[in-house]
Amino acid sequence: MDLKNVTMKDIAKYTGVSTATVSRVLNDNYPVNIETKKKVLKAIEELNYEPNLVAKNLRSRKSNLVAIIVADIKNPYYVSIAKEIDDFLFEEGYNLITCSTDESLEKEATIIRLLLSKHIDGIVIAPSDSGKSNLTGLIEQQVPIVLVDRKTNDLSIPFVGTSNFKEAYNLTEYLINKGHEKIAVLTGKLNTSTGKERLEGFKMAMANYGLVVDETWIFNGDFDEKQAYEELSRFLKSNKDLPTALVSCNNLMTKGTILALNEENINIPEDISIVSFGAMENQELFTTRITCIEQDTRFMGRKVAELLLAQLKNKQKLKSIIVESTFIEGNSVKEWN
Amino acid sequence: MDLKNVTMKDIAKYTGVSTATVSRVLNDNYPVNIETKKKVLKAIEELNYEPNLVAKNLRSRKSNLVAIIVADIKNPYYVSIAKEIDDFLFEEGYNLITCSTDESLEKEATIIRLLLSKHIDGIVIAPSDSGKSNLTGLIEQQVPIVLVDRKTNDLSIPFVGTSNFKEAYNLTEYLINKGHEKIAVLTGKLNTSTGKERLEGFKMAMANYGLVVDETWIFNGDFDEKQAYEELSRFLKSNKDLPTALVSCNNLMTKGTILALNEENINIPEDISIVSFGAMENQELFTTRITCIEQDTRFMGRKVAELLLAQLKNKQKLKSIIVESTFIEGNSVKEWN
DNA sequence: TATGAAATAGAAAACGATTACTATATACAA
DNA sequence: TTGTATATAGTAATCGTTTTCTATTTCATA
Repeated sequence: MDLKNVTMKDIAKYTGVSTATVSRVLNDNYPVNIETKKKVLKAIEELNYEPNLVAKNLRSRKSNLVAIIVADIKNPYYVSIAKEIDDFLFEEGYNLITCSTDESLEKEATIIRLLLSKHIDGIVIAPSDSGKSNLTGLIEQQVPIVLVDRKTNDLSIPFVGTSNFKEAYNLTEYLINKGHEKIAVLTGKLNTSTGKERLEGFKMAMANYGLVVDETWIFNGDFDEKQAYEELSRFLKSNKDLPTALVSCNNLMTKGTILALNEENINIPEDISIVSFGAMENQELFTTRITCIEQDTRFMGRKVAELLLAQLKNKQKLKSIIVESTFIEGNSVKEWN
Repeated sequence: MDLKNVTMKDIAKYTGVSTATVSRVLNDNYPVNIETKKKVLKAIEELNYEPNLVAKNLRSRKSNLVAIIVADIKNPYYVSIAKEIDDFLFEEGYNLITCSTDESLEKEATIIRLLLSKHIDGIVIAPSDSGKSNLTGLIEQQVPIVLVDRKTNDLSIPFVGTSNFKEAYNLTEYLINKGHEKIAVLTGKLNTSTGKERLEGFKMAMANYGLVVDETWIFNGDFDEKQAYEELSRFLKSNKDLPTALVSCNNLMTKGTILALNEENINIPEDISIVSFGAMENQELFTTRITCIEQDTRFMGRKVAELLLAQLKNKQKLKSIIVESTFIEGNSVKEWN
C-alpha cells in the first residue's frame, strides 16, 4: 500500500475520531461505543495499520527486549538454553538479544551499558566474574535479572543452575571407584562460581578418599577449548609421568583435551581415562564416548524464562532452582587395578 | 546514584542551557561554544547521564536492531553465521535478534510483522519458501534485506550462499567415481532454493554418467533430523534392497541418517556409503567421519554483515556472493566394484 | 564602516503512542 | 424531579530525543 507508515493519527482522521479513541479500541481498556469500535477496526484493517512499538515503548518505558549475556553464545550449551528462553518469551511478546562477552569483564560492562540505554526489560546472565559485578547498574535501575549457570556472591538474585559441587564430586568419585588414584583436573575459570565449585567438588572427593592432589596435575583451562588444548599439550610434551585419569570441567575443554591427547597418540581410555562436566555435541557418535554429566539445558531455559517472567509481569522474585543433571556413562574410563 | 533516569532536560537545567545544546554537544553536529561544551560534558559525567535510545530511535525512525530469521537457530551452521554477523554489527552499534521459523511460513510472517513494528533496521533471512514470499512488507518499507543460504525468486535482493548445484554435483560425482551406481538421495525442503538446487545437482550428475535415479530412493527429509530419521527408518524396515550409497542434503539429516542406520545395524561404509552436504559438529571425533562439503560459515557471516552494512550506511546494494566450500574426505565411502 | 557569513543558542515542533483531565450524554435510583 | 453513576469521547500533556526555525552576536572582508 503506502510507503509511509500508517499511524494512529491517520486512523483517527479517517474515521473522524481522536487518537485517544483509537488507542482505546486497540487496548480495550476503556469503554468505546460498539459502532465506533467497529469503524476504527475497519479502518485499521483497510489502511493496514501496524502499531509503532518504538513510540509505545517510549511512552511505557519498556522495550519488550530481553538479553542473555554469556561467555560464548556459540557454545551449544548456551545455545540450547537461549533457544528455550527465546521460544518462551516470544509468546509473551518479547524478543531476545544474545550477547557474548568472550569472558571479558570490560566487554560485559559495555554490553550492559548499551542494553540499559535500550531500556532492556530483563537480563539473563552468566557473569564473567562472581565477585566484581557489572550488575549494580541493572540493580539500581531495577531491571529484572536471572542468573543462569553461574552465580554471583549476591544471593538475592534468582538463579538457575547445576549443583556443581555435587556433580563434580560424583564424577571424581566415579573415577576413584574404578580404581583411579592419580587423577588430574582441568579447571574452568576460578573467578566464576562454576569454576570454583567444580574444583572444590573434585578436591573434596579426593580428600574424602584420602588421595593426594598433585598440584602439577591441576591444569587451568579457563573454560576454553584452545586454552585447554594448549595447557594440556604443553604438559604432555614435557612429562612422561601421566595421571591415569582426568576430570574436565566443561564441554569445550573436553574437546581441547581429546584433540591434545589424539595429537600425542595417547589413547582414551587405554592410556588415560576421561570424564567431563558437560556433554559434547553428537558425542553419541564418537569413537570414544566420554563419560559425563549432562545438563538439561531445555529445562534450565524454561525455568529461567519463568523466573524472568515472574519478575517482568508480577514484580515477583521466585526462588532459585538447581536443576538435576544426568550421568551418562560412555567408554572413556578404564577399570584400574 | 539516582533511581530515576537522568535525561537531557536534567543536564540542560543543571548547566543552564537548552536541551538542543545538550543534544548538539552529544552529537557534535553543530557548532557549540567550547566553554559550554565543557560544562555540558562535565554535567553529563557528574550526573551519569546515559541517552535513552528508545526516544532517540523514535525521533530518528531507526532502532539499531537487526534480525536474522532462519529455520532453526540451534543448527550450528546458522549459529556460526549469526555469531559472526553479531560480532560485526555490534561494533557498529547494532544488536542482533535471532528468530527461528521452524520452517513455518506463518511463523515467518508473524515474526516479520513484529519486527516491522519494532522498526527493525535490517533483516538477514533464509526464507522458508523461495516462492511465496513474506518479504513484500519489508521491501515496501524499504528495510534492507540480505538473503543468506537460501534465495528467493526475486533476484534483486543481495544474497550470500553456496553453489548448491555444483557442490551437490561434486558430491554425487565423488560417489560415482568410487564405483557407486545405486545411489539414493535424502532431499531437503524442495520449496527452498537449497533443497531444489541440491537435488538438481544430484540428478544432473546421475544423468551425466548415465545412471538411473530410482524414484523410491529419493527420500524427503525436509532438512530435519527427526523427519530424516523417520523417513529412512521406514524405508529400511520394509526394504531389503538397499542402495550402495546415499547423498544427504544437510547436516541435520545426516545425523538422522546415521542414527537410523545404527539402529538397524547397517554399517557405514561397509553396507552403505554416505556423503553429506554440510559438516557436523565435532565430526572429526566420529567413529565414521562423514565425507562432506563444509561451508565457511564465518566468512559467510562476515559477507552478510558487509552487504547489510552497505545498505544500512550507504543505501547501497552490493553484489551477491557465492562462497566457496571445502570438500572434506572422511571414511564414510567405500570403493565399490 | 557597512555587510554578509559564520558561530552560537534557545523555543518549539516534531517522532507516535498512552493517559490524565475534562466534558457531555444517558440511565437509573431516590 | 433531582442527583449520581456510567458510558463515551475529545484535548492536551507526556515519554526523551532531534531538528527546524528564529534570533543574536561575532568576525572577516570590501
